[in-house]
Amino acid sequence: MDKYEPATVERKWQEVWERERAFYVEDPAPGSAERPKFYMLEMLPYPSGHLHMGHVLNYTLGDVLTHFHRRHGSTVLRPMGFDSFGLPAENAAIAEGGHPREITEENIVNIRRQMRRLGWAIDWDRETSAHEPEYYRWTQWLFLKFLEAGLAYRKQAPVNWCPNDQTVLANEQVVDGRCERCGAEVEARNLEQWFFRITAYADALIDDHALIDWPERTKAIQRNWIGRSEGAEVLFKVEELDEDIPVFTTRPDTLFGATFFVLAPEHPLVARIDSDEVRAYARRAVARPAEERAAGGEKTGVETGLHVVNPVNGERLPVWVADYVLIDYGTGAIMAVPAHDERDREFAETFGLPIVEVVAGAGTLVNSDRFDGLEAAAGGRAIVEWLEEQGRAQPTLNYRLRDWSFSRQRYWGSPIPVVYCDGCGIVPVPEDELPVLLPDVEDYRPKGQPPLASNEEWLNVPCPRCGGAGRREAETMDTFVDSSWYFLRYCDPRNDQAPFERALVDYWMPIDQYIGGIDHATGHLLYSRFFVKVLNDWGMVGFREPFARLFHQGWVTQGGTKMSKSKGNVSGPDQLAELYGADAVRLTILFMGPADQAMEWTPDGVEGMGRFLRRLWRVVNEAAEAAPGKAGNGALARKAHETIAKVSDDIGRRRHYNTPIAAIMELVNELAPRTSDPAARFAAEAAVSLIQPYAPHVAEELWERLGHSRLWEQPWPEADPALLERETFELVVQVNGKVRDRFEVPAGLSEDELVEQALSSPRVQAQIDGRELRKKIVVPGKLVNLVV
RNA sequence: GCGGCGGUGGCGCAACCGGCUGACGCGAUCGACUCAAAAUCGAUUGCCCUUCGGGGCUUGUGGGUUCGAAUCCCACCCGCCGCACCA
Repeated sequence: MDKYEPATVERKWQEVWERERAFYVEDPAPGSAERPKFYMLEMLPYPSGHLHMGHVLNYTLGDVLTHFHRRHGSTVLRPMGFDSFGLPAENAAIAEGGHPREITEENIVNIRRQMRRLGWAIDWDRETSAHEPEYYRWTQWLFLKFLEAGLAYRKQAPVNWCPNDQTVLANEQVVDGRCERCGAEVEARNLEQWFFRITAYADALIDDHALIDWPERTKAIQRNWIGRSEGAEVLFKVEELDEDIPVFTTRPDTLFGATFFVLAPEHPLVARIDSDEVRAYARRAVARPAEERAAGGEKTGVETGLHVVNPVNGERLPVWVADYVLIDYGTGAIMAVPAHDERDREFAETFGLPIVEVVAGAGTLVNSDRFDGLEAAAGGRAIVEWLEEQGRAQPTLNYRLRDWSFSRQRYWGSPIPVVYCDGCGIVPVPEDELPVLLPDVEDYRPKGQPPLASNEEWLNVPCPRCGGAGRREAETMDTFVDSSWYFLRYCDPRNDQAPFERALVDYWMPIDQYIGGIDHATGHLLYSRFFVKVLNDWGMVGFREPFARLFHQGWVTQGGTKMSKSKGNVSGPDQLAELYGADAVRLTILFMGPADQAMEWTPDGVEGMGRFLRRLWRVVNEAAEAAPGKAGNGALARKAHETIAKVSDDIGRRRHYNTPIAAIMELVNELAPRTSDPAARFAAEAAVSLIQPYAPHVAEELWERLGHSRLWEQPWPEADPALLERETFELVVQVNGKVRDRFEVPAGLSEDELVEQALSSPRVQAQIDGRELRKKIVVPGKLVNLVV
């Protein structure tokens, strides 16, 4: 028998698959869907450097499912592409010199090579990258549709500003209130920004969770992020100005307990108060780093001298300005109820303000006039109803979710296709002039102005509407815009008339299984759902959710922290694949533990996996030499059938991807000393067939040696239910709940016969020790428990 | 503070619906092969006691339900993750 040489075997089969285009799929002719479709997708990689073991876990998981579903008869679409715009490429270019495009494309070439080396079953014909003009042309086109529909707009908003680097930073680039790169303290600045109106879909994003099979915790994170709270908006009149100020409250039941009133320092009313003390406080509070302000601690504030009237009882309440009230939640003003809100209480205690209890311990209203005695929730509804009749309140929903800021003052992203014109304002670039190509610039370092603004030739264009002097938008789109629709483009990747054809996306979508990190719960996974809902409302797609089923792979950590290029703690698969083979690496990462839990990467397991594959090689080769015997119904045949049942159930139903490997190992362990058993051939075929999604190269080679071909197209094996029935089983006998003996008995004995068998055991008799039997518990097929 | 996840041998973990705890692998120990080592093959491997028959203990802690609990319930401890002066 020849030696197992993974490098040779793997090269051989990778060439065969490529030559035969084994994993490329054609779009169906209309109405010819006799095979069900299955859209398998993992979150696309960011092409920074090399793949690390986190990627290997992600894509190997997807690969297992790709093979599993292919062999269950589905046409599996499993495309690949690159999230190739964005800051890391730009930062790498700044650090190493060179153009972000060159660095990105070099990285793509390298990652593609790594992916092929690992043998992942990918339809490379559909490869698409965000930075290709053929792709971002349609990102821009979609932006224009959003703009036209009023779902993209520009407004002043606070952003993170690094005074040292002279640039706006994304939230992800701010670590503990400091610039990730230079360490300078980040300031809040009010700048004009582009936004997507994702808040218009807040309810749909919560409600449609009912339509998708996602981990409960991911839905919880999204719900939490969207933060829908039910309450009421109540109008308080400012006595001195004779003006109504609305507040949002989730506790209208506590209205009678309001003892003061607080404005956020940014509240427009504050600027109109003629007091040096108030102005000074507001200025200080606004300048305070957001991080510090959010940290809480000692309450600060100043009294304004103004008063509001509580609409429920006409009481005059003093108006304060305090920075514990946030301008961007609710209305930026609150009624303060120190008896029933911890923060209000703290403030009241600091400044000696009165505290009035209005909800008694049992949850009924007190000190609340004619609402006394009502249960709190019902009382709140009654109070709002009563105020509503007087036009002083209405029930309201409030959200924590903010609109999505997507413009970046950076170079390496899709240009935003609009022109500013003094006469016409913001003018969209006409569709037939798309894409607005990303031009080269002298220096793409951020210097307070978006880098594109330095390219005068590109920047200055006539206004598309009036022909007068115009200026292009120099900001670029965040890369999350690109990744909000890439999965649609894979369905129709070469279309040059539209982003995609509806018939094609309606055929392939929604994605049947999506795999990616939970870190995208409030970003990519929310944005993509938003995009699809908008496209659905426009009739461009026939579905409301992009990802029907979602699985999060766990972090792969090294030294206790998540592997990532920016942390510098990465280990890649290349060297291990050379030493032990891609199959061993694939098996190792999936065998380390449950795929959805964090795992600390250590290469120790690869050696053991190499050992297992050599063992598999030897045992299957030996079994292949044996004349094809009849599988029969002996112990080995039964073990093979049990393994088929176990592996199929684990992958298909339980979404456990480590335990099938253990089950196949058990089968191989049983087969090893019995390669001349009549069932040896059958057991070997089962082991090879079952390991194929995990270790497709060695499986294919061994399958050929067993005298067959094209395992990747063979139907998934099925367990014979008759063989899963056992003729005998191991009876466990307990005395008073403790196991005292176990032995084989024939299946199908009656309960009395089982008790009889149990009592026949000398060990059991010794434990009973002549005492009287009080109770006999019989679990057929399993155990007898004798209580004495 | 709110929400979520987890705690089982020296280690990674398995035990699916309340029924044999520790499958599978790593590591370790012993043996075979070898001049020797590696590789490979075989055996042992939760802890304690043992007269070697066996006995006791064991799933973070304490309680409860049950014939029987890693699994269900209550309280608590520890670790990780998300959100957070959100009214």
